[in-house]
Amino acid sequence: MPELPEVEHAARILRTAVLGKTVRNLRVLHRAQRRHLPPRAIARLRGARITSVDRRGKHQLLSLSTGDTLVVHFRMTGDWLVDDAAVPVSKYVRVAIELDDGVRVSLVDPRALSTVTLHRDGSTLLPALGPDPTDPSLRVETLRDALSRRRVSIKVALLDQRVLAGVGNIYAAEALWLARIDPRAIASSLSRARQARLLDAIRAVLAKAQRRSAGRYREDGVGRFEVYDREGLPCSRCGTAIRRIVQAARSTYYCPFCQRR
DNA sequence: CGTATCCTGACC
DNA sequence: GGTCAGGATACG
Repeated sequence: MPELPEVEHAARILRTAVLGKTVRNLRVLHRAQRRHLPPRAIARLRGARITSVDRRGKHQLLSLSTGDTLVVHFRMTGDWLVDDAAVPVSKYVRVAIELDDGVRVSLVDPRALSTVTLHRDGSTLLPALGPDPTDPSLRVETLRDALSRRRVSIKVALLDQRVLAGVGNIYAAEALWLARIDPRAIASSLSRARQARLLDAIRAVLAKAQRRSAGRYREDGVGRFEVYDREGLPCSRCGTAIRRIVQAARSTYYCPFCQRR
């Protein structure tokens, strides 16, 4: 499940593959994608030069010489595949972007829930997003403000992209474990100390994932996560069995002993 | 606030 | 052959 670190990594790969090049063609290979990218949009894309690639939250933004912006969201299972436009497209390719130098960047997505949308110059690009937790100028007061207005559980609040942009189900659970906060605690009732600990934990968890994405992390065989997808397995801090609950129709994993309300 | 929807591979 | 997962959005 691509969250902020994986999307950041994907955006770097994309940038390397497409920056400064011109779109020769964009092929839509899945019915669901046609809804977002009608023939009119594809016509607007042809011949456009890609002037920059940026990430905001889990969104990837390709700025085009036409003034339009192509916005990509991987949802659950999206990823980029960079290959040669001359060879047949791989399995699960939903959208293929062919560049003027023969390179092809394909959106691979088995579940086909990814979205690719073209926004005309000046139109609203993205839904309301909170700050990126990786932004060094983000201060804990901003997080405090966002949480103070939410009476949902802290886990559900962290998944709300209007609170922080880019945090998903896995790293929300991992950060709450690191900060020793019960995922069922009400967001607005977190103490200041816990708010600060939580922001630190989110940043630490995302930074570790980013290092892993970049391949600068040596797998130690202990497993990728402390709590996520570890129901029944012992907590690495206290040995208590990790528990799984459902919040807002999503799995939450946590240690019932060392994560307190 | 909770719940259905999109999609399809994985799993029973 | 039925159920489930899950990010974001729409809806009740």
